Amino acid sequence: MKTTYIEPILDWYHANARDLPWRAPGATPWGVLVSEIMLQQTPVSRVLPVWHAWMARWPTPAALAAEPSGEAVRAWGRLGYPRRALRLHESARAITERHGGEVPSSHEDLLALPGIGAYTAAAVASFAFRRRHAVLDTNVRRVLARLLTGVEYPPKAQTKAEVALAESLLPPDPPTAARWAVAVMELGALVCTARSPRCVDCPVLDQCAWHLNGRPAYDGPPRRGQTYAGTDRQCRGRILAVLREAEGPVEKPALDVVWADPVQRERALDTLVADGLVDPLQDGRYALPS
DNA sequence: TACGCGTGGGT
DNA sequence: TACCCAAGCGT
Repeated sequence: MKTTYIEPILDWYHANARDLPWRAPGATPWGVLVSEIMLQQTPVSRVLPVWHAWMARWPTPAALAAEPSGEAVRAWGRLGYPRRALRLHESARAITERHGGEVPSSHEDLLALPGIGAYTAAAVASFAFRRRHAVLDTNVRRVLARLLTGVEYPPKAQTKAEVALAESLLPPDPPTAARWAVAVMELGALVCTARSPRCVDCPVLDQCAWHLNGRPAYDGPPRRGQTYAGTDRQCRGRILAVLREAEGPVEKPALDVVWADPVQRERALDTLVADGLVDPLQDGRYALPS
């Protein structure tokens, strides 16, 4: 069976791709890597301004590696999941020390860096170095679930079958495989969205198994709903926000005022310290890590 | 394998 | 209004 959806999706991408700075001709592998870390679980619109500021301040891994980790946490701003900033800083130091300051191009070397898993390693190898990898993120998983499997959503946890399917679809030629990877991801981000998909704009609607099935509703276990209010995560976020916005070290009472429950507050502070996001100074004050 | 980990915009 | 969810990773 000859596949007829590769070409339409490549053509659709050529005509509809967003003009994102990490896709610009002058974008460096470092810029691609920074974007991928920031985009983990965070929308493009919120990443854009932080990415620009970050790249202006730290245009190379060595530039970031020369700074204290706390500066990375501060510059991370309100992107969320600030441990990513810490790991990106660690990666910058590893790249500077182990790779001569150049972002490695192989999936294996990328995977060895902190904060880089299977998806991000494949994405950087593909987007920055035009290597041939299955780039399987939440967008691509959803597109393949609909187009080929005929269901509205993929399973909660990624399966080996999904990986095998994605790899089987890769065009043999690496540059074309790289174009395919970014194109199918973009289709998921702009058209084949989680809610209210824009099927009228889909270049492969006539081949979509889910559409041909009559777009049956998702039939499976409830998809996780994450509560946030009142959690340790919210408490950690408030504590760290105080430190980000402070010029220097702060007294303990300045942290205490952000959360009423002292037990939860102390627990959150302890885990922030354990994570390396907060530095307890000898004089009793607290600061972003140096 | 399932869970913890931030934040804010869309529906 | 309350969810839902957004280019995941590490444990």
